[in-house]
Amino acid sequence: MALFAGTYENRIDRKGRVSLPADFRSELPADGNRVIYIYRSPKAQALEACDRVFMQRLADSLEQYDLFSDEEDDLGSTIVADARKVSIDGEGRIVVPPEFVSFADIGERVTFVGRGSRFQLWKPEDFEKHAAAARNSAKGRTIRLVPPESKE
Amino acid sequence: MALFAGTYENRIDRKGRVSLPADFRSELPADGNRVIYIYRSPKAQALEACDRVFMQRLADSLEQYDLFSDEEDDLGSTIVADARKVSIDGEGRIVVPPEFVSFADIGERVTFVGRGSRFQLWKPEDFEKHAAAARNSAKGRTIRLVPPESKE
DNA sequence: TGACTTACCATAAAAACCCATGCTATCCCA
DNA sequence: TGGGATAGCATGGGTTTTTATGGTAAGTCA
Repeated sequence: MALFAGTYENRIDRKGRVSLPADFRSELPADGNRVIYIYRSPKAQALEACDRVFMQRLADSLEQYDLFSDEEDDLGSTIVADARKVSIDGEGRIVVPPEFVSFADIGERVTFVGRGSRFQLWKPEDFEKHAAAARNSAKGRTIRLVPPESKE
Repeated sequence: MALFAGTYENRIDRKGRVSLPADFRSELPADGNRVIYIYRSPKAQALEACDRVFMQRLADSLEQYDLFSDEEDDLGSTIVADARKVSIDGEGRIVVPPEFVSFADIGERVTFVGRGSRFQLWKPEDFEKHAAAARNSAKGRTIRLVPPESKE
């Protein structure tokens, strides 16, 4: 499964293209399916992206909520409906939809932030602030590790 | 699974390369996946490193928290986002990102500290102090052993 | 035809790769 | 037991390959 980790800053050119960091690119299936899904974060002024597998999982996860319930409707409309399928060109670049760019207040530069099975796109200054705050409130937090996976 | 133990001190060359201690290297999968993840410790002024399996486990562990929750965000932004994928060259060396080097106040020499499924990188003098303090406060502590694993 | 994409090519900088060398701990054999 | 031979390891430097990023040509849809 894809594992996105690390942060990388890249430049958006005048045509709206950005290179996907090579380390993210190498996590995606090499054959054919060179496509990702981008959606606006419901939590922060940033964008999120993932591969097809995760989007499928997200959609499946919404089925925990009753069909036609408010939760299902809210989250489904906000994430799944919002998501755009974006293709990756021969040089490993994507074009971020203009309205998404302005939603995240992104200018010439984007910070790609690996978050495990998905990653985020931030305006660099915004992410710096966010990361500092997060690091601060992570201080003292501990992590209960899940048992090692036996799969794969 | 990888088992890193012991401490080793190595030299960083002018290109930023350090040899991974041979005993650590031999714990990594020989085929292909010759890569490790390095991140800044949320607890100490030191770096931590692990193999892909552990980073995946860490990312999986964060899924105990709901997607878009504060806990998931804080810890994800601090660890997974902070991590850098670092490749191991033919001679068993890695390049430690410069900003990480300065975070840990590392100069020409690094101390590698085995911590089981991960290991740490310290400025030698700092680790000495830390180790002394830890040894002192470990006095009297006990360990509840888990039952021997039956797998593999 | 014109606006807007999508595919293809070029290049500088950075990262990965390859080869070389001295040191050290281990082995081997008298 | 001693000392040379040997293999593994840390370290150094040069060269090739990737990557990010810019531009141009070819398609596409209204």
